[in-house]
Amino acid sequence: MFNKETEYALRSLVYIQYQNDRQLKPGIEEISKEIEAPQAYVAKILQRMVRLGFVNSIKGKGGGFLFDESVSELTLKELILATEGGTILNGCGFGMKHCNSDNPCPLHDQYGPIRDAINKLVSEETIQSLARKENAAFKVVL
Amino acid sequence: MFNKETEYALRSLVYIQYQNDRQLKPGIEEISKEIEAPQAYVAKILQRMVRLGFVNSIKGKGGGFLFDESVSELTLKELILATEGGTILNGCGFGMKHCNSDNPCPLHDQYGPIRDAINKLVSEETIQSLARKENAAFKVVL
DNA sequence: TAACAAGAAGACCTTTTTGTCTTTTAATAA
DNA sequence: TTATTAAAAGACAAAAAGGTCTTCTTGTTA
Repeated sequence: MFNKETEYALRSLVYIQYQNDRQLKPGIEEISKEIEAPQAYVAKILQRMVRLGFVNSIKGKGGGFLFDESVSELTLKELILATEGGTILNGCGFGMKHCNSDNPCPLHDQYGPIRDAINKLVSEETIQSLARKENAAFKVVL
Repeated sequence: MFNKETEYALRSLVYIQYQNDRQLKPGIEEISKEIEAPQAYVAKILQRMVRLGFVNSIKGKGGGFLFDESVSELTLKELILATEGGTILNGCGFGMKHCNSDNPCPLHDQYGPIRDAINKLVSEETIQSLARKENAAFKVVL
């Protein structure tokens, strides 16, 4: 569905928010272990998230990542647009550049509702709303 | 949505079927121009389609690609599974390996219906059904 | 202020995807 | 049977995605 960067960003940020809600600010080592992703890569991705202003970081002992509570919730759409652009949200299922309702591809009518549902999902859900769900800690139970 | 190989395969095969329905068997040069994709890459992809038994080819003068009418229609699902595997059709929206209804990820409930709709679409539609649609020739009107 | 902890930055590497190029094989027609 | 047409095959190359490693900076604590 999404690429790895988006997946890791999504899982990391939900994990950070989940811990923030418990008055904690997790570090890279903890985050990467919990979300089962490569530590150095997660570090790089979180750097980008900080530069984008999506989350804050504190250096030094006792440091870690945390959300600024005064900032509004981060929708999945904003995150996805930043990490992989809008092709999933706007692209034609057939891969045609010039596909639209006036000039539809053969899949246009059937794929439209699916794309709409995806857009609805990522517009409504936020990192914060996911962090409040039951399985937000997504501990793997084998 | 899909990767390039799947897109080009999809567009090529629909174009071939569309021309077959008009008693023609198009060649690589024609196909790649019509679907607006790199000729050598389309050639390679169609070779794979032939080896998979999805379509037939005839070499030499007057040659080209054609479907065997005695063979049943090719679903988009079969094509997608062959070109890029089942991650789009089965994967978790959150990218979790162990996501299922017993151990759902935070997106599980909302993403489920979307995945179901995608599966329904690619199971029901075939190269042939797309070739019969209005815009099957997908001429680009700018 | 020295030692340590933790994120920042960026160079570098690997793998996968996407694509090109050259040579070979097969079929047809003059 | 030779020239021509068109697909087959596979080596090669470029670009993007995914990932690692080292060094630097910043902050905390003894």
